[in-house]
Parts: sequence; C-alpha cells; structure tokens
Amino acid sequence: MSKIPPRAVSSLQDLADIAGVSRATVSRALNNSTLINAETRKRLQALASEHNYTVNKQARDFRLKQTRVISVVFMLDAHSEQHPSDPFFLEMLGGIADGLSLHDYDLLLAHAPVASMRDLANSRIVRNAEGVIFVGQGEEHQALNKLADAGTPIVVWGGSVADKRYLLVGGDNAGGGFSATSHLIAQGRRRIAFFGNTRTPENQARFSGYEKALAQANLQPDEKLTVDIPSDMQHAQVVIENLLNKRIDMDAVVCTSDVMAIAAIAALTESGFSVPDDIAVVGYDDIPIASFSSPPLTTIRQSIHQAGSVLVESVLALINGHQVADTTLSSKLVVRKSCGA
Amino acid sequence: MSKIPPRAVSSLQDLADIAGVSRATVSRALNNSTLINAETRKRLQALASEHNYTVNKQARDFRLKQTRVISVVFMLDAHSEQHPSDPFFLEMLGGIADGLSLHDYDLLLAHAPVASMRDLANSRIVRNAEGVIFVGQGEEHQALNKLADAGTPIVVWGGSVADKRYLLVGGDNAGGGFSATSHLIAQGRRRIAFFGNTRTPENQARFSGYEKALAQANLQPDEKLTVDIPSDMQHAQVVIENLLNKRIDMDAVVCTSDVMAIAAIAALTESGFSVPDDIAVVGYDDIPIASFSSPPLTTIRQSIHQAGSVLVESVLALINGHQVADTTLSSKLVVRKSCGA
DNA sequence: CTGAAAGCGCTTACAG
DNA sequence: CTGAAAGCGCTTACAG
Repeated sequence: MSKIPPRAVSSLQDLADIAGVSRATVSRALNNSTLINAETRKRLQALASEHNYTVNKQARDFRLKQTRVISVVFMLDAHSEQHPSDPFFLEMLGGIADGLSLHDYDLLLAHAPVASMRDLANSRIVRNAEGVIFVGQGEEHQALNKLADAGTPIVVWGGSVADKRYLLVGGDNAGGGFSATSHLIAQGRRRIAFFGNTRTPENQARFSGYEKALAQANLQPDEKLTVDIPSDMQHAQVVIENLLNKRIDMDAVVCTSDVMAIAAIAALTESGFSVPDDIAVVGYDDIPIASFSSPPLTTIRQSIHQAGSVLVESVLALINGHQVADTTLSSKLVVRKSCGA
Repeated sequence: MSKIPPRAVSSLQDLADIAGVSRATVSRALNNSTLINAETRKRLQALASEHNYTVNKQARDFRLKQTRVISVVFMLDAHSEQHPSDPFFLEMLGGIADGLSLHDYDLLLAHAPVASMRDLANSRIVRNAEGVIFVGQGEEHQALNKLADAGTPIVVWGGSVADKRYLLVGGDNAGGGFSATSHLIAQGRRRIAFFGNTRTPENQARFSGYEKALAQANLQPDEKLTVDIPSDMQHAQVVIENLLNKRIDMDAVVCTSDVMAIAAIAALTESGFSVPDDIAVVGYDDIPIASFSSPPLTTIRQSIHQAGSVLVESVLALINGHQVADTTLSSKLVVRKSCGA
C-alpha cells in the first residue's frame, strides 16, 4: 500500500514529479500513445488512478482547439411564447443525448428565441459548439441556409425545401399526410380538415400528402377546411372551438401532432360532437400518451428516438469532413379508435 | 467605411495589432474594466464589433478556471429502462434552461444511469460543471449525500429525508397528498388507493399526507390499497389491469403523477369501470395535458417552471459561497372532473 | 491609464 | 523511447 498522497494531484506535472518522469511522458501514457514503453505506460496509468487523477478536460480541449460539445436548438412556434410541453421534444432530446454520449460529446441545450436567429452565427450556441442540431425549422429556413453557407456544421430535423443548403433529417411527411388522409377516405370520410401551421416545411409536406390523397379520391379540397392551429394545447382548443361555432361541415380531421389531436378531441367533445362517430381524428408522432387518450389516437408513427441518433451521426460526420446525405425516416400509420376504423 | 479586414480577427493580439495597443489593454477594454480610459475603451469595443470579434470563451474560462456550466441530471425510475415521456420533465428542463441563460450559464444535460451513480464524483457530469442540479432523488439518497459531503455544489429537486445533507428544493408533497386525499373523502369516497413508488422521498411524503387525511377521517388504511406502480405508462397500465383482476374493492385513487393517472383512467375504463362514477382519480403535477384527458384530471398543481428557476438560483448561490436554505414550493389542488366533484 | 511578463494545464514537433 | 520547449488565447499582479 502506498501512503495517502499529501496533496491532491491536480496536473500532469504533479503526477510527473511523483513518477520522476516528464509531464510529456505522462501525457503520452495517459493518452495511450504507442510511442511510450508499454511498461511505463501501465505504471503511469496505475499511478494516475491511484491518485484519482484524470486529465483536465478543459485544458486539453483548449489545447486541441476542440470543445466536444454539440448544441441542440428546439425551434419553438413563433406564435406561442410558452415552452412546448409536447412529449415529442423530450423523446427527441433523449435520442440525441443518447447518441452524443455514445461519442463522448456533451449536449448544450438552447432555446430558439426566434428574434435572435439572425445573429445566431455569433452566439454562444454556435461559437461554443462544434456543431448544431436544430429540431424543426420553424419559419427560419433562410437563417438556417445562411448558417450552413457560413460553414457551420449544422443538421436540421424537418421537411424538405426547394433551395435548402443544409443537411436535413426528417420523417416521410408527404407519405404520412397521405396515408392519414387516404385511410380516412377509405373509412368513408369525405369532408376532411387539415389542422396545422402550413408555413413550416414539415407541415407543408404533410399538407401536400393530404392534397394528393384527396385528389386521388376525386375529392375537392375546400380551403375552409385548412386551419392554422397553434401548437400549444390551450390556444389550439380556443381556435378549434371558434371554428366549430362557424358550423363548418366536416367529418374528419388530420392533425400535425398528437398533442393537437388531443386538444381537438377535447374541443369537439366539448361542443357535442362524438369522436369518431361524428368526426374522426388522426394525429401525428405517436407519442406514448397517444394510446391512452379516449378514444385512443390513430396516428402516424415516427421513430423519434432513432431520429435523434441519426441527427447525431449526421453532425459528427459533417464535423469530421465526411460525405453525408439527407436521411428520410419512414413513417407508419398506427390505427386505433379515433379514426373510426 | 473602413475596408474589409484582410483576415479574420481571431484573438486579442490580432485586434491589439490593428489598434496599436497591447493585448492587455484590449482585454481590459472588452471586459469593461474601469482602469481603462473611457475613450480608448469605446474605440476598442467599436473596433471589435466592426471586426466581428468576440473573446474566445474557451480560453477565457480556462484562464479563469471557470466553466460556467451547470449539469442537469434527470433521475430515471430504476425500474423503467425507457426515457421518461412525462411532460413534467420537459417543463422542468425549460424552467432550468431559462434560469441558467439568465445568468449566462450553459446547461449540460445528463442521463442518470443509476448504476453509475456510485462514481459520479469523478464523472464528466460533475467534473466539467461548476454545479449539478438533480431532478428527483430516485432511490439514490445516499449517493447524493456523499456527493454533497465531497463539497460539490449540488441542489436536488425532491422530498425531505431525515439525514439529508444536500440542498433541497421541492413541492409541498405532504400537503399535496393530504389535500388530494381529503378532497376525495369530502366527496364521500372511503376506499381510496394510493398509486406510486413509495421508495422515493417525494412519494413517501405524499403517502404520509394520504395517511394523515385517512386518519383525520377515522378511516383505516388498507395496505392492499397501496400499490407500487411503475412510472412509465405502458407498464403502469399492465400493473393496474392485473390489480383490477384481483377485484379489490376501491372507489378512488390518488396517483403520484398525471401521466400515471391517465394510464389509470385508461385501465379502469378498459376494465369496465366508469371514472369518476365508480372510481374517482386524482393526479399530480398539472401538466398541460391534464385538462384534456377525459374526464379532465383533478390534480395537484406544482409550479414546475418556477421550480426550475429556484433550482438555478440555489446552485448559483452555493457556487458563490452564499448561505442558502431549502425551498418548499406550494402545491395546490385543481378540481376538474375526474374526482367526481 | 498602459504594457511586459507570467502562467492557467495541456499536447506535440523536434531533438536526442 | 523520453524530454525540453513552444504555444493554444486569455487575464491580471506588478511596474511604470
């Protein structure tokens, strides 16, 4: 047994002094350099762990000009000031966090105060990280293009846009919108509404799938049935109730999130409609709570956790200068009760 | 107009060269040192922004031996391997993130792989941060004590425990458990179950409030009515359905989270019970979705977002060596339909 | 009010 | 295989 060290060992130099070698040698030993004599290496590593010493990450990263930090920015809806309570975000965050820790990267969490998107390039979010993952594009497509043009390694979860110049990972939104809608048509629904903010690329794509399904069934789209619903539940409910007061004729709704679908069901029920008998509802995301709503939600499943890991692999590839292409993850209709099937 | 700088200005020295002063002077100017001549300071600040230069945070923090990072650890239920989909976590995270950005601190997000709690003291989570916020104690009370004993600035969201030696912020759990239970008693319920993992300090306190309310009404507690329910929805539902198959007589349930309450309602409905007519249900947290369940959830509201900011103020106080006491945030019964009122 | 110098804890090209 | 030396970009005690 060696005796307890008189003072904490807090640098390579301290350990080098104890071992009687130079700090260069200790550095190499602890970094498993092949230059070092195997025996010396083992001895120094043992000594380090005996003294409970680990290399100062901050100094090391500074020296190597690396941070091993990835920023994650959640794009909030410009119209709702609140924090999103959508479990979708949490699952996505979990997937990203898992992916990053696998690669020994840290996760820096950021809000997206939309106003500040303009000078994002000089923000700590970007400056302190090796790359940035954006969850959602919001209505900031051009700001994202600009950031990518500036050479910042960024990857975005969202929908495709014509002049996109950043790396994109997303679900099959057009396919999802299409299968939700055509499933409702197959159940005999004819007056199908689309609920959501169609100014975001993801929702645009879902909407195009919706339109395609209608066209395929020779149904006329009715613009009164396309409704911009805020993404937070309280506001959504108010807007939907106002809509119902206008007595617009409809027998089904396609929503851009499960949370919105749950708010819609509440508003519909409140107004005396039966779901799905009077009006069928389909959600999007398949969050865990979807199967517990009443009626249980028919929805489009996205593999959110997998999305997180793909996002991570993609930024890291970018950072390491590898070729990397956009990814589209499959979406799948999950039939429960709310669609009336 | 000055002409476009030939090369990027990437250090104090670069800017000092341009300005014809020493880098010490530039450093002082950009840090608003009062030593510096006001005019010089303005001139250098203008020059910096003109050249789009900001101080290298990594170098600065390294020099000052600070990180301006706080780690946030979510204590997952030891029994559910999944990520928590509970919106409670996301709201808490939002509150913490807001608080930290107010103080120019970064948020390092961590999982709590319970197995590794033992050597947490030497993990990057602790080493790379100036302090740590734990959300929930899980069953790791002693590990938290040990970490606090080691002098790490930590603050914990949770419930009180006799031999606690760390700083604690929490809701009024005993009060919440009491008012949920006594409200049900006031509605005429007599066979009231308690659903949750009572091995965590928070739930222990809620359970003690439950017991107190029963005692006050001269009701005998029945241990068959105290049920350990996992915190994730899918497992919760299975356990509850098994329980119902045992035909235990009950007319109400107090749950330790809204998410659990929603799973309980689904299981009860599935088994042919009517909520609240046959069995009343009360949740905990008042997450946004609580008012949208059917029936809408009676629950105990905790000001989760405020909790985040209190947690932040508390760790920062600790880091700065200030005196700081535990905080108990008030809890409030929110009556909706699920309790039968 | 300003500058020259030291030093934070590391890594690595260079020399031996 | 090992060491002496330079340097990452900053801040600040010290001297003027």
